[in-house]
Amino acid sequence: MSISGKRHTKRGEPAESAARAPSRMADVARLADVSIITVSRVLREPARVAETTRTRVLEAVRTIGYVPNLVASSLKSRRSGIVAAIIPSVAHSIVAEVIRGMNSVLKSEGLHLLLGDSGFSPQEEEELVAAFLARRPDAIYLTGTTHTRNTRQMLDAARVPVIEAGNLTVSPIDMSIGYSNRQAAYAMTHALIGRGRRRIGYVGQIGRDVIDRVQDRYDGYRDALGQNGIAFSAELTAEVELSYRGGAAGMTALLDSGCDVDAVFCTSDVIAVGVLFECQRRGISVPKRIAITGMDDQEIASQCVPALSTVKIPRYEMGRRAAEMICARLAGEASGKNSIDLGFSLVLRETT
Amino acid sequence: MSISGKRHTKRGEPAESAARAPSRMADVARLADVSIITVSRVLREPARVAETTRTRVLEAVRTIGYVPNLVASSLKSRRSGIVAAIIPSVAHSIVAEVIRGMNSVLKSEGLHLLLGDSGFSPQEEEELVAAFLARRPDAIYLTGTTHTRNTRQMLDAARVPVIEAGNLTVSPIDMSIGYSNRQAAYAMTHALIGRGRRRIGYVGQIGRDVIDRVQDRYDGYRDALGQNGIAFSAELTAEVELSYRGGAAGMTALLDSGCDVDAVFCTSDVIAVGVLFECQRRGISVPKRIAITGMDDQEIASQCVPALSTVKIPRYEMGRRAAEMICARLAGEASGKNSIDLGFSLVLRETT
DNA sequence: ATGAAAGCGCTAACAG
DNA sequence: CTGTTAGCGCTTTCAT
Repeated sequence: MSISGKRHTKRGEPAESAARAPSRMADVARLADVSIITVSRVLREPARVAETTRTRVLEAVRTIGYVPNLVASSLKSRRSGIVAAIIPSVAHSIVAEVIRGMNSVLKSEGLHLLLGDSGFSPQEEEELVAAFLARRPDAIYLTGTTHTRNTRQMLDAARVPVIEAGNLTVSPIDMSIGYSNRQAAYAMTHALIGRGRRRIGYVGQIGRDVIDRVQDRYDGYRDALGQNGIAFSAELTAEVELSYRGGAAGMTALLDSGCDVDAVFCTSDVIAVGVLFECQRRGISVPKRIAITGMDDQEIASQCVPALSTVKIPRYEMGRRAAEMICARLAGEASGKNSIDLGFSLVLRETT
Repeated sequence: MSISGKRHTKRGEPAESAARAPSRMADVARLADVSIITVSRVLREPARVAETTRTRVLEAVRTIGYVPNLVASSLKSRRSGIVAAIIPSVAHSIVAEVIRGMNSVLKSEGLHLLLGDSGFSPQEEEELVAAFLARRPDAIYLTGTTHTRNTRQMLDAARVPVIEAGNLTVSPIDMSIGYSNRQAAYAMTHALIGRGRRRIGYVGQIGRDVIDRVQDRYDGYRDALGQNGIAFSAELTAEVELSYRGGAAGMTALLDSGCDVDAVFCTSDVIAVGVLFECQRRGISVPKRIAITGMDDQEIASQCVPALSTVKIPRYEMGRRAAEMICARLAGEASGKNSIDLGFSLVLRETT
């Protein structure tokens, strides 16, 4: 009944310090005392396996932390599980520039980007990490620094190069690249104060509780108020969808609350332009009566009327350098924990 | 010297009508009368192979139309060549809704999206198709109907399900889904005429010569003019980058040409909003003096001030249904040539 | 309901 | 410079 399973090749002994190869079905099979094919069945057609066996196998899978190898699966089954989509352009998304930056580097290395959208949810991110890990990617790019415990665990176990991008962190999983969202928000709010604004509203994206970047921007806003002796007022804050509509809704909320705002700090350009549109609809003069600031410096910021003051973040650069770090790692160079602070810069235009 | 190479499995005889499996290195090796590993080397480290051999192998590769199998390569070399990127959102890109729509379906099937950006270039698209084919995708999603001869050839040879999305075509490679860009542009221009506009400018994206959708929109615009007895004037047209800046530049060009425009038909919302911004900068009243129309109905169209008249295209739906067609095909259903016309609708708002 | 054997198409390791 | 051998980790096919 037992599996003879010994690797034919000379993988390091278990005790060796060398990077262990990921576990295989054979490992699971041995632990569960079944044959390899049974493990395969449990994973693909659980109904065909007796309940007791199934439970035992599933437990073994969990103990080992087994992640199926879809590459092997694809080879044999002739199904890669991949749909290749070729699109004309990813322009005008906040993440578009990052993707372009990454591709500019990856292309020359023959690497391809498998893209997953977590919808700002760490839970969703965890599922994507699990799914992607099965394809044995050469590296993983994660947005931000907020991840579930499981995500970190899987990533550690997989021993795959990981880069967290978009924010700074003192405890990176592996590599990281970004800028200080807190300082950026602080600087922008501070600039508003410097121009004489005192009743500064905050219109930010929903999800402060789960997303590091959003929380940091909020903290930066409050830091600036606090350090300038301006009282914080919950009435002056609104949490909204990340959209033009969201910005408009936020502005409406601030206005309806009756608090006499003279500026609105927004956590993104899209929200800020939404705020601007709402002001235009109401005939509120910008920046005379209300100043507005965004973050990201997307193209619209420089084009809208009046042009939006915002924080410029080198997104293309972020993608490019993230990819470079990945490539360097894959090439065996630079194995140290690499963290890069890209910085940011204030772009003061007409809305302030 | 010759290769014993006979497949151990019972693939259909060459003459059989069943779908042939893709060619392997062994096929190339046999034709070039070398060993398999030599083929492998020619492809990966050409320098290590004698020039004459190399030439012979390369020729065999070409004759056969061999596309390497990166899945097998990945399994052996333990390098998948894939970088998995997990991002918080692909919102606000023109293609974002399509991607979201596709993912909503693919997710439940355990399928993943490999994304490539062709930058509106059929040449680039060809290279991406070649690269992606090597990963043996279960299906390929292409934007538009303009493709190089080579692209079609590779796709035919690969016998992979292909869906062309975004425009209608009478000669699809395989499946297709979209709407009539020409009719949409015609309808919008016609609506402008119906509201009394006569000096209707055209501000469109560069690339009419290579991109079906752009050409079709231009044709639709001219159709409408022609059928209403309005003379076409090249002075009234501008080809610009697909950006807010591009729209502004286009408006500037029309104004500078001295032709007295009273409306501007734009081939995208982004361009249209750019035009609107330029009007605002110049104090030109919209729609009083100049009417503006866009295409796509992106979020900004309903939010900008005044709200933009545009053509609504069901992009999420397009992605969702494209993915459904792919899944149906993979499940063995619906093997016929499937073409869907999603239609479009005019959304007349304040800029007209 | 479970297992054994075979091999997907390629590349690493080692000849020669 | 070229070839032989031995698998990568799975799933297919055929048994039991």
